[in-house]
Amino acid sequence: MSEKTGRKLLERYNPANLEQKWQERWEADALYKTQDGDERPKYYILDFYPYPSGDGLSVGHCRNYVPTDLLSRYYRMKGYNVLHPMGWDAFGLPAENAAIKQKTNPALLIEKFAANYKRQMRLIGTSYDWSREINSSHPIYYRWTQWIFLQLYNSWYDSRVDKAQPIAALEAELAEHGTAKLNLTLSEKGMTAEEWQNLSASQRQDFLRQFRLAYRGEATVNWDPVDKTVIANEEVDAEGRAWRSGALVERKVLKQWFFRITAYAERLSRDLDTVDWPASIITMQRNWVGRSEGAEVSFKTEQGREIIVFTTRPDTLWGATFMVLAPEHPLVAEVTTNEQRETVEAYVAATKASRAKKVVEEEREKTGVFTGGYALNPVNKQKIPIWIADYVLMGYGTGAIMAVPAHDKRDFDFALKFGLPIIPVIARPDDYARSRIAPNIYRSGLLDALKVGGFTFEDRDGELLITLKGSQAKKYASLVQFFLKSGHTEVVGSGWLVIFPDTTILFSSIEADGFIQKKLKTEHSSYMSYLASIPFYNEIIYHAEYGSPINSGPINGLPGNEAVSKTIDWLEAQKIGKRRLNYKMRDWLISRQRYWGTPIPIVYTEDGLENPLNAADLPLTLPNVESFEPTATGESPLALIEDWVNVSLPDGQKGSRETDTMGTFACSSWYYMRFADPRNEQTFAEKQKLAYWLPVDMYVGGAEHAVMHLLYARFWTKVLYDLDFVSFIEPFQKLRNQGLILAEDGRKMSKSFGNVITPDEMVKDYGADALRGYECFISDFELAVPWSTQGVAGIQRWLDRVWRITLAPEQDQGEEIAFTEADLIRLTHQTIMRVEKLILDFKFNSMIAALMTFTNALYRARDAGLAHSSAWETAIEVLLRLIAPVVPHIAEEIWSRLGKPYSIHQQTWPVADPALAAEDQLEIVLQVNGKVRDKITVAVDIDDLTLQNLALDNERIRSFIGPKTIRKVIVVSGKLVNIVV
RNA sequence: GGGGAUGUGGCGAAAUGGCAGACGCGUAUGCCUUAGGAGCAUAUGUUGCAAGACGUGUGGGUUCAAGUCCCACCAUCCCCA
Repeated sequence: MSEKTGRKLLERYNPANLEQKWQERWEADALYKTQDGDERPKYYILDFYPYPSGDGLSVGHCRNYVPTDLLSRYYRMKGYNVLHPMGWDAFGLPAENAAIKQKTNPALLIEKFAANYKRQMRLIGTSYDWSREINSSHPIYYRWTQWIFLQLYNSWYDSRVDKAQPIAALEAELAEHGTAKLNLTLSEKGMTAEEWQNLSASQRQDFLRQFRLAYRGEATVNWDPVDKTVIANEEVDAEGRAWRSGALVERKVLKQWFFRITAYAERLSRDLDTVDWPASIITMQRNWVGRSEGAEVSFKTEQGREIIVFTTRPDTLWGATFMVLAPEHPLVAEVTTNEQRETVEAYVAATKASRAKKVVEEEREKTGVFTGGYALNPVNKQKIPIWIADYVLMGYGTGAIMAVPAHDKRDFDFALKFGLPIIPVIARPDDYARSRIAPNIYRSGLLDALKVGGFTFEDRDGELLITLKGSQAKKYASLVQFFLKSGHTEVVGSGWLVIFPDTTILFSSIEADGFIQKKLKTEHSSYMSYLASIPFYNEIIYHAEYGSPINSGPINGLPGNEAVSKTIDWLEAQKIGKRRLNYKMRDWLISRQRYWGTPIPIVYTEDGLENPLNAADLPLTLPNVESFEPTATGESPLALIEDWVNVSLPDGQKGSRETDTMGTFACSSWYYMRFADPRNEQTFAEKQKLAYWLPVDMYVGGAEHAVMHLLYARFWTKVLYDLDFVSFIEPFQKLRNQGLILAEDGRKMSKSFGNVITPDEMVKDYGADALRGYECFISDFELAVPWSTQGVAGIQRWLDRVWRITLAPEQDQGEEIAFTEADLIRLTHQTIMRVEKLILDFKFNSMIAALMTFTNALYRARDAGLAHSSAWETAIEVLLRLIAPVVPHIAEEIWSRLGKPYSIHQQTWPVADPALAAEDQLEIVLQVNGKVRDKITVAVDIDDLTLQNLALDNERIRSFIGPKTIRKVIVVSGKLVNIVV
């Protein structure tokens, strides 16, 4: 069948020989070195910089690096000046722990690990500009991490102008006006200019702490009393035991450094509108920031002391039937009566002990005790009891809450348990209500009356279960009351009233609740707890939805979606509350009690003051040690290195350094800026270079960093913007997340499972190009997928076919086939368009599929005798340019063997001619009732009417229509005709 | 508990509301051969001799037309607590 042409047989495609050869050549020619600022448009494409671990890269990591490399090569061919750098997130726990174990210095380990990563990245043919390589653990880098820390320390957020300002400006303002102009919240303490001037240096420092963007505050940490160390949340199991020692973990309050990211909450949320990111990541960031509008409301104790509570549901204020303070709240002792004092003190002590355990809040039985004291609900002057309970945390909000048991689940459970009144104040949006009438308490005739009245009910041996609308409650009540002999019934869920034979009482206030109970004579301590004992009412006595307020005086009947905001307006007008935005997000805790991190450039003097280092004295380097041990106190190992810790300041004072280091999220919050100017020793990056390269055009990495890293980096960008160091407000224009690659067994790739596949073994067996091709082809870029080494072999097979059809097309001639030169030209141009669109859409798997389809078509063209026609030469050249970004080595080798000029990677991307890509014929689908019955081929310019007639005349179509009447004909131009019968 | 995803052949998957399964893996049969982890050809969702019928996690809905849009549910994965 196949006819040998007699040509010399082509040598086989052997990636091992050619890949290394070209890599060396490219390296020698510095093909990928990026020049700053020329006339070309720039494109900055960045991978999340990796943490180099001792295990090296797996094929999973390459899922990230291959597509970004492909894009870099594509944009270079498109004529862009491309910045595609790589560096190392080199500080952090894993290296530190490994160093402790091996009794060495983590710097040495990191050096080794990073070198291995770099070797592997070169092995797979990435085109990073290594002259810009950075390492976050080198002093030349972390000097600027420290410098940014100082910028934060010396700044505060001025909400009046919505930007960071020098702290010195705030000090000047305090000296002149005090806090009068600062727009403080109710719970923040203000002061006059005079008071400020009379403060001591350390008092001033304490006061400024609540403004600085970097500040030292208190945080509760997990303390392992056996290992004597602070441990991370992940290292505490569900029973509150330390993962390593098994000891019960204690909660300890330590002084820690924070960044005031909460000041930027609004902008972090708002500016998400300006970036092109996956919608899911944007949602996750917004949820994390958790913006909501709420109010601070001032309650007064009997003693006249103010208790400020924050609530996101001021519309439920009228339903606040008690208050709860955190056991640690400073007013606890004062409001507690003498009778209750012993109980309260015992509870406070017990809480302290149990908070050491980490128990999921929801699962725990509610506990709490009454203080004996009362407060006044400011909106209805109701006297409400003050309780303490451990479900209110001092560190959260103001440490006090108003409890609205009817519409907050925790308050509801608490009120039921302790018999506190529960008064509904928000109508159910669905107006659904229920009523149960016990047997033998009504006269005959009720059933008929209910039917006539249009009520739905179920009769269970005389017990009547009625469902109705709250708006019908009054009508229902008068109807039922007439037939009621004894006892009572009620409308529950909406409408809320109690029906006795002689009267009807609205369930609308604490007084009403008391009155109803008196009439009921049950043992229940509140009417709601009686209702809760009736199963028929179970699911409707409580709801937390937004809705129209009821039993709420001036705000009754407001529409549900306006209730919160209108209530706040009302509170402000009454001067009992103040609008405040609330964010779920907390400040960013940066301190780590670790050696291997960026030292915090602060010295404490004996007078208790914090002294920031001068920028000129940076970097503050880590002491070089041969090895080190964790301390017995939970402090950083740095604390033991006395000649590092103890310093003399220029003014002669003795001081000691902060021994905590910064968590690694600090390093990664600005590294993308450093790549613009990685060797600069005068500044973190030159302004013009930043202006040219930033923001990052395309940022690619795993979705596991969706929240923290991206939020922190955005925060630093905004601070540096406010301080006029950078000119962009968002660091990452486009973001894409790659999916996880699992092992072939479907589990996570992990050393402990022994199922890790490395690029090294893939390159050895199949070549870097086959590996790269399969990384793209494996699945949709964003989906998790198991690895398949057989799939790599499939790509190698394709490359082999490319090799043979381009270098020796006649070698294995097949059977003759119909395929014209016009077909080949059309497909060539269509392929350019498809491949380019698929690259830009991140559909790399479909891009490879399109290239395979094109390759297969070349074989058919060859069999049709088109080899070496002029369309053929163009097609081959186009194919090589299109595959060059994804399989750079084989593309270069074939390009060179065909005698074309070095290098293919410096050629331009092919340009498609839409006219040549256009089809001249179309296939039209003919349907009857939406089912495909035939297909016809027509000219492209056919009009709809002709198309319709062709369909109606079609024999197969007619046989499916049969004798039935045609009801409708749908013609979709150039696509299909659907005949409805 | 909160949040984010994803469910389509034996497997990875593709499909601006318009032919479900492109492309590849695997499998089967055959060819070729210097017997090999090479290459080539054909087939490959289920069912049926066929025409056809059925088929995109489940159940509803919108539409001439739904993998795609809407509602409810189920399962799996990831992140945070």
